[in-house]
Amino acid sequence: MPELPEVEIVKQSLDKNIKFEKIKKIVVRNRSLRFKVPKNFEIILKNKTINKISRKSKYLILHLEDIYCVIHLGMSGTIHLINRKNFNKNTNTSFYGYSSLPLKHNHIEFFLKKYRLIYNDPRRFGFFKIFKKKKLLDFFNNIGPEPLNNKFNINYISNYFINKKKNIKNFLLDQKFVSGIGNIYASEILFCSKINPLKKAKSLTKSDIKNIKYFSKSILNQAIKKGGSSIRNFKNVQGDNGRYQNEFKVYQRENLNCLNRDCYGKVEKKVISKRSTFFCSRCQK
DNA sequence: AAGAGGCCCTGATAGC
DNA sequence: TGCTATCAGGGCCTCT
Repeated sequence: MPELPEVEIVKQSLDKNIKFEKIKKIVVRNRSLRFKVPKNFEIILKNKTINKISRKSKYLILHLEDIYCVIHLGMSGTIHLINRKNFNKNTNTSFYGYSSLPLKHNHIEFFLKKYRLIYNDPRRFGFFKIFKKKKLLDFFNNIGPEPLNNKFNINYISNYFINKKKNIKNFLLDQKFVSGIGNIYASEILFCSKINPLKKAKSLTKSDIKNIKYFSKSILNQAIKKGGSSIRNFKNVQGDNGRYQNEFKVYQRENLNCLNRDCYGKVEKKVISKRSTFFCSRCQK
């Protein structure tokens, strides 16, 4: 589910609702996430204040005084914020403004003053990791720039692609090259850039690279404005869907008409490195 | 070193 | 209705 825009939506709501709250109690119901949640997780976090919430590519970072809690939502992770007053009265309706707390897979729960923050993740590909400052910096030094950062510029991209035989679709998904794009936005970016997903990185022209840079930024920004994309189970912390899925030009539009004016082609679906890829072979060369 | 592929996991859906 | 197979938005690890 969650690519950069969806994680940004979560970050914004957390920032609005739980900044400066203290973690009073933590319950971990299932430690088997992508990485094992350590035994001392609860002890380390208890009584820490959430001084700041930030995001780096697809990672959420809770700034807790001297330590940092990095959260990745994997494929199916969602974070739910529930007003504790309402939770006690009624756990299961939209009546109090919260529509959809799942019944299963609520693995981690933070009890704050006003809210309960609940981490739900059916597939358990997500994780929670605790870092000290030094290790946090090391962790993020190992991933590429995010598309919205100025470091993701023409020079960076062209230099990176010299002699690279891998196709461009796989590079957009490669978090060491650029971090934050996932399978949905990769297809959308390549369609707008008019580049065939199978084109080798080293054979991209200057203008291809300009387009990749431009559309990576603009599509992600548009998606953020629309509250992210909800395909299967992305919800914001209030349990509402995003709206960018209505703007998809190719993703999940197999056999439908290409939306480019004057193109009478159909959107095709092809599995590239085990991931579905959607494109128009007439427009994308 | 770069690139390809396996694997972790559950749930929704399609086909029989 | 109920079984099985396939697929899903990620990324780490291993092997060549």
